[in-house]
Amino acid sequence: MAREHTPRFRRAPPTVRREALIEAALACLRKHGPEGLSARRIGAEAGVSPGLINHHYPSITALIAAAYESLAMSLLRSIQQHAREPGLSPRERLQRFYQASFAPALLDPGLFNTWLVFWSMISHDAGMRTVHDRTYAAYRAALESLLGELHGTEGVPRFRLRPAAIALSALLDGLWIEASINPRTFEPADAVALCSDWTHALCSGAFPSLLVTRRPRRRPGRRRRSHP
Amino acid sequence: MAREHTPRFRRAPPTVRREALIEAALACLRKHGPEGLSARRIGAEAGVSPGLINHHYPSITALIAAAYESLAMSLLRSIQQHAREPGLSPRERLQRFYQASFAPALLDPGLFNTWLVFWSMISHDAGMRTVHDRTYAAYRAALESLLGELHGTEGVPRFRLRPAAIALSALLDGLWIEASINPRTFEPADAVALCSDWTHALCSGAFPSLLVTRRPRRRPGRRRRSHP
DNA sequence: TCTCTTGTTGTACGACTGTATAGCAGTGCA
DNA sequence: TGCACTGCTATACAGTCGTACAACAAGAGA
Repeated sequence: MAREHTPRFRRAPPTVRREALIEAALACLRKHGPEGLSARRIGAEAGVSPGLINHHYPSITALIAAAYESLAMSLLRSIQQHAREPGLSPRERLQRFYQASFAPALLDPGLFNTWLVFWSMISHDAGMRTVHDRTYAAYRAALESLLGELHGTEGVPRFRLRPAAIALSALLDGLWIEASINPRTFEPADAVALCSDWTHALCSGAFPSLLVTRRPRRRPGRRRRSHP
Repeated sequence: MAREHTPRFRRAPPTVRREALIEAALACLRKHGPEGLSARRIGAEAGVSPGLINHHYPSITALIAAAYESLAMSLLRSIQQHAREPGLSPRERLQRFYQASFAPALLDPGLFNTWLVFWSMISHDAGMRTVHDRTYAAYRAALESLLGELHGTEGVPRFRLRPAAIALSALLDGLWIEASINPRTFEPADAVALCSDWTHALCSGAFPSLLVTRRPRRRPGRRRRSHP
């Protein structure tokens, strides 16, 4: 009888394997939370020996940082996709952004636990901090872009984009967190309504500190900051 | 020579010791984050053997739950104290609440890391979940109380307290988190200004879904809920 | 078909974890 | 002063963890 030699493992090019390890790490964090942060568990999830992680990444932390960046960017792209639909007004686009932010997939408790692991590593690890700064900036930029479109709308006063995006992202984050911790506090639709209200208030000029004070036309010099 | 026998340990009544263990646990979480969640480390912080924790608490988790409740209530009381000052208008009281929420003591990164540990335990431990639900309800109740005072103010439209408090707590939480993770994103004063803006918009009736639709006077029966 | 590269495994290491348990010792009461 | 209660310590246990390293073997190129 011919001996069918089933290979004990399959080789993969580094790029592919690294991607697979990222996916396994995310699955582990989603399923087990902080307990999922383990070379052995991630290796088992990927169907691979624990030592392989240190072969492709300098440390477990580096793998988690890569997973953080991957997940954050992927989620942002996914949410943005819903808002990019053509033929929508700026306010409708924002509305779609809110709806996508509170879709069932985003309210998975496992996702929240994953995020908690990321956050808790930021203060100890420089790589995680870098990823946070980069992804948060990207998130804020996406919001600034959507909010910036409002400036073309009739009747909307000029407002400062950056603090507006900071406030909106805080509101979104805060609602997302409580909805993730305790889904019974309010419905996803309530969260969307509260965000819509925020948009309405912004367009009504009801946020005084965000309004741009019109500068006199005779002094075109740049004087954005009062201190030298 | 008289042998001065220095005692190897000091006895304490259970109540006192439990309180001391809670303080030690909080100090550990503040200093070491998730790594501080260790019987040996907490014991060392309290100047006590690790086994003593299991003598006074059924498990480490129970101690952490007690510490969670203690810290949450203590912080809430501390913030409320600033808002309770007599002779202030409802809006000024809210303003004080905001200022206290972004005071240096509240923006300590160690405090944020402590909170992350609490949050990450909620989904696995029933005791932690109970404490979260109770403390979050207390926090929301405090906000509802402050917001409720606005109803007596001239020119302020009636609004629904509960969703208003949910939105405000989300905004506060979101701003607190980003300020804790990266203090360079914005100044504490900016956060206070963004919250004040929110108050202004609320008082201006700029949050449509929060406004109470006036019911007809001829039907005074209680019909708060549409379902039996 | 053989060889070589290198992706991968398995194990070993030291350090850490929570908790159970046996016995020591501080301290109030008689 | 001495006893008794019990708060407390110290140790042991069976796990966990990340990483290093030597040896193995898959699979492509010759």
